[in-house]
Amino acid sequence: MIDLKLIQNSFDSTATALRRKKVDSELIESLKIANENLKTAKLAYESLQAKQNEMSRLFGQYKKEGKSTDELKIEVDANKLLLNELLETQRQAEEALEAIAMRVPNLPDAEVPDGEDENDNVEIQKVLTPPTFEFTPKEHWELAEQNGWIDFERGVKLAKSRFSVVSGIGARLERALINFMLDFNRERGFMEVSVPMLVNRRALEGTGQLPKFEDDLFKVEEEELFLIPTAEVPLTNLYQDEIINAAELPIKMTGYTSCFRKEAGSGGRDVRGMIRQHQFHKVELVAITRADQSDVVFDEMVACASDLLAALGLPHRLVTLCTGDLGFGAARTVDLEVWLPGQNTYREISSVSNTRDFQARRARIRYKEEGKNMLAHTLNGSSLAVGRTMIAIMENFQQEDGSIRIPDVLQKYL
RNA sequence: GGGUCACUGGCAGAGUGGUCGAUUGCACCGGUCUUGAAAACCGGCGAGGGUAACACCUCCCAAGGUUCAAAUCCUUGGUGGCCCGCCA
Repeated sequence: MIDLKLIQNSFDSTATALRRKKVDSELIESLKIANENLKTAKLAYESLQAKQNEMSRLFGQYKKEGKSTDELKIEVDANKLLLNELLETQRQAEEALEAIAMRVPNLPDAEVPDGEDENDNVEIQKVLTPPTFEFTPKEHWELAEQNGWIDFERGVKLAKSRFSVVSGIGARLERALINFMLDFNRERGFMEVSVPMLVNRRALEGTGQLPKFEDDLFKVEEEELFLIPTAEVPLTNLYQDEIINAAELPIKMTGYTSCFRKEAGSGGRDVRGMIRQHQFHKVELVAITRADQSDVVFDEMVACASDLLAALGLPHRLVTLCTGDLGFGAARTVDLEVWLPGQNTYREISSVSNTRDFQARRARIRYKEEGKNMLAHTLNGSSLAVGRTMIAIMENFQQEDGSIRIPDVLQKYL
């Protein structure tokens, strides 16, 4: 959630910033009004509550002194009716505010370039040179089937389209990658955490997937639980509703989970192969920091993911997302795009975001510094999507006969 | 899954309808004493919101309910202990 004080105190600049993220002024205006309504309602309710408390105290005193309470009771009863009305008004004002506020995205950082979509993203850096081939490189699905690594048909048989089965060396490579990434991240100071892959509504609200993006999530109906779309959700929400000692920050975590996404809006994109699946494996990085630490940790996370790719020998580039491509909760995002020779293009394999205090305000993640409670900053980044890393390895390290060379760093994991 | 007992400030632990947001001990912070420390003594000390600062509001696992008034009574849920059943 964005800071409502910003709406209250510096409306114009906040509205301008939000407009960069395609939020229309009307919504911002209604947010301001809803906030003011709540403040008014609260004030009215609380001062009447104070009166009620005072009368109840008197009631007890009268009883003790043996005085008659008949008159007081009439007054107190009348006040209670009014109190209930004001409470209801306040409740409605709260609901109205939340309905709007929870659907307003985060403000982009000032340095984030303006833009409409991914075409306006800005390349920062290329790492490693794409390999040249003396033959026409194949796409990963061809290589995967030829090597017997991935079985797309049987995945569909077991579940539905966009599911697949990985077996043999492919399955072992998948496991090797997960272990390699977790070890790599641990050496960079990220503590490994194993978390639930089903979470409740509150957790998803905390990180911003709900209420707005329920259509993208798989839900276990009877339990009101959801399959996680990313480990960012359980990892960040570990500290939901907590006040952390400032000295313990930054908290840097890494975790491996499966991720589940409905891919509702993706239409017919990437139907072939393993680029876009309903279930995929991912090793994630999450950090909870003090407000003044998040920029440094952000760079650490980008470096961690980029160095991991480099260690695997995978050419890639770093891209700053423009305002139009920025996610709901992100103030700033750097994507890592890996080179895919079969597709002759760079494709996203990791995404590192700083949400600043946006998630922390929703999830109530705070830290105590010199006796004051401050909202933490939260950051998340994929330390590589495992499936897409497999794809990149297949396409970059393919030989003319279709066999695939395994990167040296993975040898000891196989 | 069934039964039963419990859940109170950092910890321990009082409080069973009314000046209780909560006795007390430990821990913690300040002071006196001391060369310094410990001990002893004195004072302070739960949390969230709100305010320029007060005021004020809320919080005794959570959500409802009864009552003028709830930590205290009732209902449901959660978590933990023990017993039974089941399972990896």
